[in-house]
Amino acid sequence: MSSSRRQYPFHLIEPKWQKTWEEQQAFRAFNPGESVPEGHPFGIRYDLSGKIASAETLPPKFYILDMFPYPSGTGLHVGHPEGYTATDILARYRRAVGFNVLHPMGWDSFGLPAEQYAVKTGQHPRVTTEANIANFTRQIKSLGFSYDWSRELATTDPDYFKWTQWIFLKLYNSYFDPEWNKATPIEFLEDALSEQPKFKNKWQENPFLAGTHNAYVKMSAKEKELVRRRTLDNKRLAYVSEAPVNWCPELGTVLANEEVIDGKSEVGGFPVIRKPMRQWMLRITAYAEKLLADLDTIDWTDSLKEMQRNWIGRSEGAEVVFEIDGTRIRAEEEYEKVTVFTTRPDTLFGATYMVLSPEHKLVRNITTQAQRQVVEEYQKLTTSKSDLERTELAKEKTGVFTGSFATNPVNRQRIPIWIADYVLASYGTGAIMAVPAHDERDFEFAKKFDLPIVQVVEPPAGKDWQGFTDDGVAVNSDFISGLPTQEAKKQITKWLEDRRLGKKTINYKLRDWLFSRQRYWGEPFPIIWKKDAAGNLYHEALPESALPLLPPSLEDYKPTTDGRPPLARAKDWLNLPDGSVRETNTMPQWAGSCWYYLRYTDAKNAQSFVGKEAENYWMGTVAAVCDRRNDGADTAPLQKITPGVDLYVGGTEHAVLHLLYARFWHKVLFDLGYVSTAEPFYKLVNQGLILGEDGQKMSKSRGNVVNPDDVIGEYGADAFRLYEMFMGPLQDTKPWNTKGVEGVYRFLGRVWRLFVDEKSETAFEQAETTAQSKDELLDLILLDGAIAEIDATPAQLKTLHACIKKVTEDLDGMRFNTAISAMMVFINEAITWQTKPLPVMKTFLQLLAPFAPHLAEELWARLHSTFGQTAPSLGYAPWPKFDATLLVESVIEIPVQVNGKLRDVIKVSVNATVAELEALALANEKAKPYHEGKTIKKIIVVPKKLVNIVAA
RNA sequence: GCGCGCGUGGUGGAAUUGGCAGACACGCCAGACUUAGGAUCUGGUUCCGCAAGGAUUGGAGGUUCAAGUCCUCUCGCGCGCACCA
Repeated sequence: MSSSRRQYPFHLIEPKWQKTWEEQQAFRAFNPGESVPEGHPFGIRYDLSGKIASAETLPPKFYILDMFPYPSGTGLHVGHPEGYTATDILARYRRAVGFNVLHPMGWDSFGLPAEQYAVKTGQHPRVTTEANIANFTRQIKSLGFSYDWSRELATTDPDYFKWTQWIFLKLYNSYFDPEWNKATPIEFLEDALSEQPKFKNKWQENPFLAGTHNAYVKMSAKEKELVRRRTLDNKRLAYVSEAPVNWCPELGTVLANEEVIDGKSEVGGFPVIRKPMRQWMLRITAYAEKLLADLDTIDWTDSLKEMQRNWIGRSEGAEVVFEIDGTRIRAEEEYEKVTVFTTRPDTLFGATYMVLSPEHKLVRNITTQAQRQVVEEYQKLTTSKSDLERTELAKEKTGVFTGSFATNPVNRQRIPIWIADYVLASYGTGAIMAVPAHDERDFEFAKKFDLPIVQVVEPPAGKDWQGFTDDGVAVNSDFISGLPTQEAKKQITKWLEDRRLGKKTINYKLRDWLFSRQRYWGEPFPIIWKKDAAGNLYHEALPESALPLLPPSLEDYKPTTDGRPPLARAKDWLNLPDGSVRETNTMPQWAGSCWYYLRYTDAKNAQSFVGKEAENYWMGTVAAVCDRRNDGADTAPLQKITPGVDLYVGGTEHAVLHLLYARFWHKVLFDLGYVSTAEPFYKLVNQGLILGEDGQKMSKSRGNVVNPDDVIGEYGADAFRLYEMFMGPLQDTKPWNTKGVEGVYRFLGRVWRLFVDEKSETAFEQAETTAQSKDELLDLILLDGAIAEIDATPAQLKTLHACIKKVTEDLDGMRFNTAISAMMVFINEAITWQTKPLPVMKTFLQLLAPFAPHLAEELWARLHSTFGQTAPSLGYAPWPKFDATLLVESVIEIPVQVNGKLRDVIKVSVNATVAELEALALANEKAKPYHEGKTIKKIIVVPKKLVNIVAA
């Protein structure tokens, strides 16, 4: 702690106002149907004091959301308050402008660290989590953010995860209908799979359901029994799959694709291997197209949209069917077939071999006796590799021949079938046609194993055709020869479709979401397992009335090495009286964050995950009437109401995790009619990283971590907030600099001294050394005598209104750093004033209030009381407007250039004509030497901007 | 390798979108007040030059009366994806 003198008594001011705001519930947002307490500042501004609010009487909504934090044991780091300060400034600004602002905070509190701590110490994760939440709450409140704490939520709270489980049941009890192109209650499919459908009239026009029904009724009784459950379970949006998954032995759990980076776990960086396990999956792939297309409807950065597009990985192409030689004995039999996916069907004539992924199910059938041993060895080698090894060793192509051949459908050519691990089982069909001439990987492979390379695309002149992968003109390709690539694709796809040898296909990289974890500290699945008459296990959903399903208490939270979840240890919890058994997996941490923004709109609702009216008001566009304020201000800043969350601010690390998952859940809820919009987050901004003072990423090992508590202790919350915003643009990565904090701290000190009488401050400082109550201490502070109820001079008004204009425009554009510099310019000017007109001083405090709310409130209150006025609530005082006429100069400075070089600056009337400017410039003594004796070719005059004399 | 973004003083960053480059702040220098200054206030501070003047937005070209801003090439940095057929 530095021993330097305090710039102003923030240590008294800040706790005082935080307490006042909390007692007043000053920043509580009101839903339609809620009653606004008598005397609440929001109610006073909108004439709702003591009344019941309604969608008609409330001002337009503005929903400003922060990505809620995981309450870790280490507390807040300086990155958290960066986004929180930005949103808080905007929340306060929007309140002043005239919106009903929803600005909530909560806790993404399920997570691994609390569980790992429990494994080590035996302390229940809930105890750890609650302690961490308490610490985070203290830290966040010490920054004076205007959150509506009445809406606080935690994903670990049973009242919350009850509804997370409820949404899971909705996923479980829905399927994606291909005809209606949306999530649909599974009752429809169940109905179609029954003898006498009850609501056939609702779906008989749906070819998918009608077809399912027609096929079903033709089946035998025994078939029906088998098909019914299997069909339903295979169509659910939440389904069970037995497939190779990402198993992380170190963490003792499986992970989603999105949580594996370069073959290692995103959390901890531990190796991940492929292991076949029975797991719950969510059918996010059904939404691939909507998740992609709807990116065009939202206001996110291009880079973020691009990340999501890449992750979804849409590619258009064709599936082509190849027959395998020697797989029929008699002529009337069908050949065994392999389907490949290609984005370049136009190169089919150049397919000289075929490659299956080592895991492809046909490999066993087609491998010849002679090749069996090498093929099996290769398969073994592949499976033993972790994903990490597989990608690391990918530099050199490997593979083996199966001994079999396929027939190229376009030219009946016999081509060898290989297996190689450069073909992935999980993408496309797990098999490719290899066109070595026009695909880099195939080219490499063909060269290594000496396979034929045939040119079928002619590149533009001057380029080598070998390994040419771009568009060109088809050659050596029979009926498509001579066609440019795009046209050739169309023609050959049509040719294949006509002969049923292939079809146009769209493929996605996106995989279904692996949704179960072998952990303790997560939401238990509301699912039980039963056995049918034949002894086969099947699953069933718990009824909604059984929610929330709480996890059992355990002695030992340790994950297991065999993938059996820790919940399986709780025998009493596990086994139900009727012989059925509970699902023991838990949901991933992402589950709770998929819908928390919805819960905030109606956080205490016990009947429903969110009330319809509340959801519709905050997330919908229904209340799109902007002209509803009674303060007489014009409605220009009130843009059209946006669908969903108006502004969402958080880190970029969630680009393909939380943000993709939440969009998916939201779309399901939208399809099922539970929410009003197709997209949850209309505008999204990623705050940039804050680096250490040394320009490196902050980390304990580097010893460059800045603790917010220390900064607040030394400079105060207002200075901390201001510095976080003054560092640079919100979106940029930027280094921390403690000297910079001192800079904005000095600025706040100058603001203080602009308002406060110097002598009284000396008295205050002396009194501070003796023990007195804090409130009395602050009362020793008197206002500067120069502040008076007098008219402002034109110069003062101009300074003020230039500041209003800049701060307002910069807030609208989220340019906080330049808004602050505009206020610094104002203060640097105002500090020289002999007189300080009261209205000017008040207005400045309104501009400062969103940024440094404690200091602004203190001076605002003091200013009013000194002049015997009652202070209206600063947070709800209408935002000042600038008067453009006050900013107009009568005399302006105009640069005079000769051949584009500045030679002088002249003062002219703002109304100077082009001719006058020209004459003044030509007569200018400083410019003369540069054009005298030369021919003046022309004179560029831009009124109010500059004059440029072009001479040669 | 592919995609996206960014390069401005000693430092963080400004620049109404083509019109006085360097706002604001840090740092540094000088001065005032002071027992003192790590408080405060005043002045200075892109570089070269005593000056006149010249140069200057990673580098090289181009368009334009005029370029940090637009175009082409190039170098460097950051982020994302990465055998996705």
